Amino acid sequence: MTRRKIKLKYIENNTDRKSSFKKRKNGILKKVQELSILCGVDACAMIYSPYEAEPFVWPSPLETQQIISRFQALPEAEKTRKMFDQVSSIDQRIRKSRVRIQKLQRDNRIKDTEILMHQCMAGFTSLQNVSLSHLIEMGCLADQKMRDIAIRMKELQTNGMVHLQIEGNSLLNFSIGEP
Amino acid sequence: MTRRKIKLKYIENNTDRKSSFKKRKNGILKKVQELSILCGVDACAMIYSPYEAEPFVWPSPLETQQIISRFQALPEAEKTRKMFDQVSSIDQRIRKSRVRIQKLQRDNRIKDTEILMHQCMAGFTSLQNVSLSHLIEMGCLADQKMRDIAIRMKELQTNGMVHLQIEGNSLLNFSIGEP
DNA sequence: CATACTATCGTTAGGTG
DNA sequence: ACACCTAACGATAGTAT
Repeated sequence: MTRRKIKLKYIENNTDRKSSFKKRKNGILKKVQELSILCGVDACAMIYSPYEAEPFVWPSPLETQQIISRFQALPEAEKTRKMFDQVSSIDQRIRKSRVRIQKLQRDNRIKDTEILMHQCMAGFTSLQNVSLSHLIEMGCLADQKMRDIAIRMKELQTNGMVHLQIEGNSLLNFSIGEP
Repeated sequence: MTRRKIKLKYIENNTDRKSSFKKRKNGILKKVQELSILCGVDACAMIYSPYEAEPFVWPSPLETQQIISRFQALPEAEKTRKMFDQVSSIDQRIRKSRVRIQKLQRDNRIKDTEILMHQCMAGFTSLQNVSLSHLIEMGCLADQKMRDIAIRMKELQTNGMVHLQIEGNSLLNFSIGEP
């Protein structure tokens, strides 16, 4: 057969790029879910791509939002900067504005919480928990790969793996976006 | 050799679980970076695990924050719900509180922007752009896998792939956290 | 406990209908 | 365009040091 190894370089061909994106998106999703189960970490995934009309959120939009909010509430910039400080002289202005930033982040967290409260009160139910199984049964998911994912999630639900612990102080987060 | 296929189940043994976490974390990171290059999407990754003292943020804390903020600014809940609506009768209260949620999200976005402005003004420079190459050269990264990642990032920089376009309206985001 | 190794498994590029 | 297939590649569980 022809050579299959590819160069790590932007795929110029539109069809090939979209095809690769869809395959790899599903691959990463699966690995994120595996990691959350194998290593007992909370996990959420959001996919909102130029190639698909609907965003894909796992395990649910609400839990995803909560995990992001938790991450933003962390003083992560400060912690990351420790490593930075070891080899580089840091701009002193960071320290000067840190107090101001923390105040803003505090305000922000209150707003996040308020949004979450409203979503809860609105009965915003998880896409997966409420209707994904129906979608599977009704054969509404035309795409084979979407069905694979849906079935995997159903398995997670059956195993009681879907409901996450959202307390705690550590997380692993990946983001990908496109203009 | 012994059987190598594993069951998708929480790894009870602490050593094995940590080992698996580190390997898989690096695997997912690599895949996220590959996806960003191959498919031309913006990408960021945050890792903050119970197994490592320092969080790991790529390509930079600031850009990561910007991508998250962009995601939060999207009316994604509304878009996700479209699919949901197709097969399930939606709780009417969602509609009633949507206007309120949007107002809160608007307020929130302003706060996010303010935080970013302050970080910019503080000259908060990218970890990778400023010091990662120095770290590599100085041999400061003791962990082999961290070196692998650092070297990969250096390659991305060299290829001019690191500076992201932060405009636009779509993204792919993964999060994993642990209590 | 970290690192290196490698057999095996899982992912996916390229191809077909 | 998409869904499916499979050879080939890449990731990683288990092992050794």
